[in-house]
Amino acid sequence: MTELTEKLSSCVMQRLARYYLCIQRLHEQGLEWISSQELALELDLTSSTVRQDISHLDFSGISKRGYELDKLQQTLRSVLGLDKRFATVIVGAGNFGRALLLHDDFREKGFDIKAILDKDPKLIGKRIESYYIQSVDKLTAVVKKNKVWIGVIAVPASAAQAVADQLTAAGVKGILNLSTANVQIPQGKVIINSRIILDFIQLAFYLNI
Amino acid sequence: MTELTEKLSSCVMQRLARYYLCIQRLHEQGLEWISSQELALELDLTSSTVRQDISHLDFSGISKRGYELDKLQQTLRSVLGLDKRFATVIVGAGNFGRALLLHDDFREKGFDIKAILDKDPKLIGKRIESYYIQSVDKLTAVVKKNKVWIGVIAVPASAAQAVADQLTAAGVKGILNLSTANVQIPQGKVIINSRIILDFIQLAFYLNI
DNA sequence: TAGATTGTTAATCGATTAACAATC
DNA sequence: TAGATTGTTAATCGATTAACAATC
Repeated sequence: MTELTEKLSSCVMQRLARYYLCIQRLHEQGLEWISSQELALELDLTSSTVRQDISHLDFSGISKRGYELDKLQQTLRSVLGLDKRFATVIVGAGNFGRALLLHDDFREKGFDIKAILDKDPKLIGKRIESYYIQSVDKLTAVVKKNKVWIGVIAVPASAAQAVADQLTAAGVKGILNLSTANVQIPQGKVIINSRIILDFIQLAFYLNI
Repeated sequence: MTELTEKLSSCVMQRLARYYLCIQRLHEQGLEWISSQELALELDLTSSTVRQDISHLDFSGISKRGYELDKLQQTLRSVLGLDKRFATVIVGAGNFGRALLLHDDFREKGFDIKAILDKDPKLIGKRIESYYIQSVDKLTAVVKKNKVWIGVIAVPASAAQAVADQLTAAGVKGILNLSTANVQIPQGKVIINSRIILDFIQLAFYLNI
């Protein structure tokens, strides 16, 4: 899989993730085969792009039939790493931290949330479903004990870098940053920035007359 | 502004939004000038890209000094449409719907949440801070009464298209889709897809050995 | 003035699309 | 077989970067 990770451009990979979600849905609905054209239509792409993307995979379609959903789904699952499970910790028990914790979709996709932490003494000890909010002081211990790979930064921008430093020092391999801060991390670690406010701003731009 | 909307590529525009957030933060911290190189460093870009992007704006830097944060921030604010206010409605009072409602950042940036709706009778009437969850049957009335421009889809993927149809029929101009469904909307309307699960999947991919 | 930094042009790089032979 | 659809090559398109004259 490592060669693929190196070969696939970030553009291609992001589309593969969308193919996966789309195919999973269609497959659940009972569909068994899909052509590059149909998949393109679903996702607002060209059939050329779809074929080009899928050609990167160790998987082939069949002329006149298209792609077998079941097999393609499995291939994508494995390429994207969704056949693994990732121990995850959420730092910040604000609205977004809680929403992530409560959202079953993440667990289903393989992201096991092991703990949620906060620095606010008023929140520490509070229960959210089966979790108790823990002190951020325990971050290192929690990461080590649970072999946590992914840390989610759900704190205000001003605290984001400090949290990122703690997370990487504790040994997480990747960070999902929900804050607006641009966080620096050591070489070899992975960071993905996920900021819904940027999507709102995009909308504002396109609606601006 | 309309000419700009047409000229700016989506890539450039997304970076402008990041510049805006970054500059806002630095300006609050008291910084007054920034060079293309410094801004590039903050956001992991090249100074060339930054200068190229800023050259699209009706704004100039000064040799040897760089860009005046105050003025650049104002220019970006106006280009991105953040000097306007957008009446917004949230459909779906699940974890994410509530998180958005409670997150002050959106209101600050100009997105006025007028109502939150759900179809679950158990949720309707429930209070979240100063809001009461309303029935999704009232969607059209709420949109019309409040001159809502933006609808946020925070319902499961299976219900997303129906909600999008209702929203556009009721007259919203843009949709922010948080569901994994790929929603189709009429020409002339704007849709932005915002799916945190895709960011998680990206992380899984890069962490996959 | 000398040096730094912008704004802009041209070159490079990469991503998307078109086209078509191979295949079922 | 005829027709449809893949896989792949080459062409196009667009985005990023390099380079440098203009400017402060």
